[in-house]
Amino acid sequence: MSVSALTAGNIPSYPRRIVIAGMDGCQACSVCEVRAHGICSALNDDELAQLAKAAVRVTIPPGRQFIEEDSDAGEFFNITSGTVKLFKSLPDGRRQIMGFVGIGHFLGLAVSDRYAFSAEAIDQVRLCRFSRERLETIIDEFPRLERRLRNEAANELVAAQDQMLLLGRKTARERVASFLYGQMVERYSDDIPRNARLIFPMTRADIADFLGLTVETVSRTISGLRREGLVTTGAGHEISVPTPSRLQTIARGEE
Amino acid sequence: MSVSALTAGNIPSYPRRIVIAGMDGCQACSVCEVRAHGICSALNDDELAQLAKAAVRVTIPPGRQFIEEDSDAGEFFNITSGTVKLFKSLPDGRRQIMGFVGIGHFLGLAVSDRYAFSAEAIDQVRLCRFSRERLETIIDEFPRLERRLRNEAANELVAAQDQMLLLGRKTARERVASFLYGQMVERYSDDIPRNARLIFPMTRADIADFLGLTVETVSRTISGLRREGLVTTGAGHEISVPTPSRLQTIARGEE
DNA sequence: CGTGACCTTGAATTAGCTCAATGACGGTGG
DNA sequence: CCACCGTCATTGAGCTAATTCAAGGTCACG
Repeated sequence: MSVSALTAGNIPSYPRRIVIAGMDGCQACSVCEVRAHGICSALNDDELAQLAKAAVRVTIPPGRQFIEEDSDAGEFFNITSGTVKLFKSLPDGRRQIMGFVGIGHFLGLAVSDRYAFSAEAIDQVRLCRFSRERLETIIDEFPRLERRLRNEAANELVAAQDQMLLLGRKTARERVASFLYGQMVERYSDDIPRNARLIFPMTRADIADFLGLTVETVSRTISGLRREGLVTTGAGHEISVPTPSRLQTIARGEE
Repeated sequence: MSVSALTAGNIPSYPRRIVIAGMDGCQACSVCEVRAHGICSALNDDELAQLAKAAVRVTIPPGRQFIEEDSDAGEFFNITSGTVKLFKSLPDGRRQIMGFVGIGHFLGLAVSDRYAFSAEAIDQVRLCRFSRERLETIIDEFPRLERRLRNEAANELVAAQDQMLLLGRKTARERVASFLYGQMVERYSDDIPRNARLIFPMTRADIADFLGLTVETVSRTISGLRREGLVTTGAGHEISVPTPSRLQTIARGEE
């Protein structure tokens, strides 16, 4: 399935012409939820107006794959709401999730002329779609945008290297603790309160594919942490963490 | 151990003042082995002269660690010869090698204000050292350099994601095949000849730490490939591959 | 209230690890 | 020149963390 097929069609509830109309005069961008996040925050209002002309807003339903690994990388994306999983697959179906990305995330850095990963919406996702060609032109005009993208790429590289350490050398317990702690950092950033509460959009299978484990091992490991009083689980995908620092200690491989 | 201590001293055979003198007038850069590679190839001769003023050439003996994870990232590096291993460690000594990098590679992308990894010379390494501050100034002046760095970062991200798939989902056999095939691509780039011969600068322990395995498993796996006739091993760290395509098939997880 | 997707738990299996012994190689000093 | 030593690589034997296979349980939704 090609990306153009995915993005050009199959969005009956949000016809393209109306979306484009909505972007006129930069209204959509200047009042956008991610105005202060992501690449947009590197631009002033005038520059943003340029960017807006190249953007098309689309909505992706849960479970829909909208980037196929190895297909032509003709478009970049900027997520404005929802959560997306990025993954690679082996021919026999084994899957590795490279990351879960949400609001403000720019999609299309790990790209030559073909996408290096597939992308699928976990919950309902809204995003801005850019033609790669047009965006590159805009980038040429605004060096600040270029620098911003380099910074984004640097951050992603740091995250990728942390994940390599996790996948190559951490135990199941350390992996799950790392994941939970990482999600808390995303949610609360700087310092995480005691009894921090998280609600995950992703399934156990997704977590397993992110951590290089099986569903069963993830489930057993979380149960283990629960028995030790390190986490409490609630309805849906809710997990609370009484003492985040203990989780962090485990995540770091210090015990 | 701080980076400045490592880079400022301990290079008795190559005193700094002479090195700096050698860079005058861009001579050193314009005739440099990596002139056509890495970030330097993004610049014309005049621009390169600017860069040269900020560069200090240093030589690192085998086994010397010259970047310490989490120390202040005050300097960037550009490798002109030799091979460097980049790695992260856990408190108990478990180690994950993020990659082996050689000629033309720019070191310092996966960085916030502290290094995200440690770096150690495998064989004798020569590199250009830049003050981070000065290099950032130069980058501001030359947008082509900025774009080049983003491309470098994008390529590293793609490689990191391939490695995540390897570490999270591939078998030992697939990992070793991937490594050998990857080394062949580095050596021969496009199409790899039959009976391609490789000489590795790194030990089995390094390969193990790169692939998320133990030394013993790497050794046994290579022995297994030898018994199957997929590789032949020679003296030193030499390995030949009669049919690279078969190795590639295994690396991709297709059998 | 039936169905399907997801989660949990148990039992048995196994890929890769740990521990241990031996061998190959290269440098060093007598 | 060769005996010694340390580092690195290989191989074997047994172990274990995580997987596979299997069985229920929970929950949302039509």
